[in-house]
Amino acid sequence: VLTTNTKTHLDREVVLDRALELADSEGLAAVTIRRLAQELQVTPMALYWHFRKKDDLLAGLGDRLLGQIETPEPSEAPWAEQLRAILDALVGALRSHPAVAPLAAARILSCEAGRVLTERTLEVLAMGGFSTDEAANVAHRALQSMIVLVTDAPGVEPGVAPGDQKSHKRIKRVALASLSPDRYPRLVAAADALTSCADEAAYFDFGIALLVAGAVGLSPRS
Amino acid sequence: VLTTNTKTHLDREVVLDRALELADSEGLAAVTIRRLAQELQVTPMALYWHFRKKDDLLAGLGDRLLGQIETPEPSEAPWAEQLRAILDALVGALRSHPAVAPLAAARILSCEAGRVLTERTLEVLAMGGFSTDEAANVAHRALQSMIVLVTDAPGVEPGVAPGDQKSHKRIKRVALASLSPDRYPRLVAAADALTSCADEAAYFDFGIALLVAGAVGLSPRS
DNA sequence: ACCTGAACACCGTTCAAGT
DNA sequence: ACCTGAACACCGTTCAAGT
Repeated sequence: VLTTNTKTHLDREVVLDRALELADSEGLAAVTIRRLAQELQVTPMALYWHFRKKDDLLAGLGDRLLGQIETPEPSEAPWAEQLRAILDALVGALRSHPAVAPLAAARILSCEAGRVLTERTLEVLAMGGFSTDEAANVAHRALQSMIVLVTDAPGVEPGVAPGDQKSHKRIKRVALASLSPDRYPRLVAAADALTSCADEAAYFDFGIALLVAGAVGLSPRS
Repeated sequence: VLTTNTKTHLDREVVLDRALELADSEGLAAVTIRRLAQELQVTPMALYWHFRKKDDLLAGLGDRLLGQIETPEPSEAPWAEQLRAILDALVGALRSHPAVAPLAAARILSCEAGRVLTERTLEVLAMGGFSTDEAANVAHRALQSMIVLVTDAPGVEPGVAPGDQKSHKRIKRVALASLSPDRYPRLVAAADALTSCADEAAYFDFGIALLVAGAVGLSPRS
């Protein structure tokens, strides 16, 4: 009376589960209709019953990511602090599946969770004194920045399979370090810092802090 | 005694020229080996004499963009002002071929022009009091931010062919504007601002200003 | 309702062969 | 040195047909 997972019939959620695993282990490029069908022991065309096009499937992946966000409730904290908390929540969700993070960009205004996040961001920026247009602009930049922050985080070279990550980084670092120290003194000195990352948590905190500081700097209330 | 352009023999630069035109007019996705060969009235395999893989061709496109940058010389201006000038130069170059901008990210440390730009950025940030590691971090974020700033600029939805841009935007705007004003008051109010852009120049200035303000905010000298 | 077979129009890439 | 022919292993997608 066990449900064998070889024949539990297909399902939107089952497909997305497998696609997410595939993206995590082999990168987004490995997520193809045909490969996915193979993994699910089904014919490629079967997926077209559940998704109209591949884009719909990818949109589903983006929505999955954004759906994980637990957008912080309004609080009594200063607006900049609330902004930081929102971006923290976003980055936290994106980091759970970095390979899929780029897909979130296009879905942010198209799914429930993304709209809630954006609405709260606009609200917080209004507290900072930004006009509607300015707030929209800052919010857009903020969300996009967090996505690239995760997308090309230390461990994750974009489009490169998880296995080749380390060797890729090493090659880049060596190339930098062996540049002429006369022409590129700072590049050579920063070879390590530019290609790796000592503290991962610090990397994300810094990226978030940079954006919050920018918002504070441009805020009419400062 | 005219050189007919049907039979001037192939050449790395000729291929890149045509690829750039193709990307500009039909998007980066239209740049395929086979399509490019067709445009050049040559067989697909001919391109493999001039480029080892398609990635090399794309790298060439990225280098083209970065090669256009005229990195400002060191000056007596305040460091934040010099940073702004550097980012201005970068954005200016990227905007000449926005479809190709994403390719610049991977090439920034691999081509001459990109290295000069990065070196100067690190130098300017050192003037701002940043440590080597901090400067590397800020520089990385700055350059990546400018790339996405251009990549998803008002007129250019990523991956969408130039023709479908306007209708795409309209659909998004209508979807936003017709949301429940009770649940999403600010989203509805910002529907226009989030999906279009009144002043293009202002859009880029704002994106640059946001980053410079962030750097100023995090600078030990402030 | 849910899936398959067969087919179409695409990709990037290799390798031997032509001039 | 520079290009072609033929072939391979992939893609996404459609459409009629099966159960």
